[in-house]
Amino acid sequence: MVQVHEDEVFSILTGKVSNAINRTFLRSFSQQGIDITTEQWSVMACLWKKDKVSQQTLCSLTSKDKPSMTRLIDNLEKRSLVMRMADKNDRRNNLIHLTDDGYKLQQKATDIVQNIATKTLNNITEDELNVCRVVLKKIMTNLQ
Amino acid sequence: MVQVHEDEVFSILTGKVSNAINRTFLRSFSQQGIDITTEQWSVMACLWKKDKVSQQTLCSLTSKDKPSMTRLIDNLEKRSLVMRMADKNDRRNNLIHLTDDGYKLQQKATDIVQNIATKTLNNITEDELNVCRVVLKKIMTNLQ
DNA sequence: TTTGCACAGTTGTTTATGCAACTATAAAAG
DNA sequence: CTTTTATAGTTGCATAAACAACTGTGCAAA
Repeated sequence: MVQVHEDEVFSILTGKVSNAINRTFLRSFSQQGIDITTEQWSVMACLWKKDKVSQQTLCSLTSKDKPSMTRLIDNLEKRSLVMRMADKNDRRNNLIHLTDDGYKLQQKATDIVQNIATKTLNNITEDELNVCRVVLKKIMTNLQ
Repeated sequence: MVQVHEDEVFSILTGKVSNAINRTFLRSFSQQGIDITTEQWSVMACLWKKDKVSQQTLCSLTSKDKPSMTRLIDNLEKRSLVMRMADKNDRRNNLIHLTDDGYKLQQKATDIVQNIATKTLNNITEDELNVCRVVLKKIMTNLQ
């Protein structure tokens, strides 16, 4: 039986760690003159791999619900990084297209995130990271 | 050099894991008829250890900023779980007192969280958990 | 004593989450 | 062919985070 109190694992639960990473993330992007949030980046990262996908697909990839995705896409559209296009074959779907600005952001954003990763994961061995990967996957499975 | 794409470790960054835990948390409490959020619980957990502390102290303990704490305490006061009391020795401080309802919540809340912990950490060994604890601490240090 | 700085807390704005309720389109069942 | 059901997306409401700008209180140096 795991004891919850004082447990660093439950820093995940309370969001302590991801909030800290979020702050770092926002500041780094802001310092580089890029007006984008962590959540928006996570959607863009999906689109850089493959765009012209539905909002629902992005929901699955990012584990977010539909209302969250609607508003994220709203904000990405405001920043002219993506465009909604109705799917001709099934007009229920919005296919999300990257704009030129959206494409252009990829390299710079990826570099910044890589730097954050390096800083964040300093002094952590590959073995330790692999254990974390396994544990995080198990947690997601346990909660799904 | 850690590769960011597809990396489960970066599920922390995108908040995927803590969002999933948050959803579970909210539902469990709601099912037990308790109207409290994960963040509110994290503050209450501090107060159950020691109350009559300042908001600033709670900020440090939970790694939240002052505006966040102001609103969390607002919401906890709405739910009659805590009360703000001016510190007689230094009237800048609000000492946060647990109410009777606040005290009474402890046992039930702790049981619920223990159940969530058990479910969340199913199939994860104590060794794996310990590695995670070390890694999470290192991450927090790297970001501080 | 007064000025200035430090610290605690609050408020406003933008972005994000969860959930429920809603619209619109498509597909299946009658 | 119409009704039902499923799916995609949107909107409203409460809560929360980050940041900047603000008020109020305490303290120390001038």
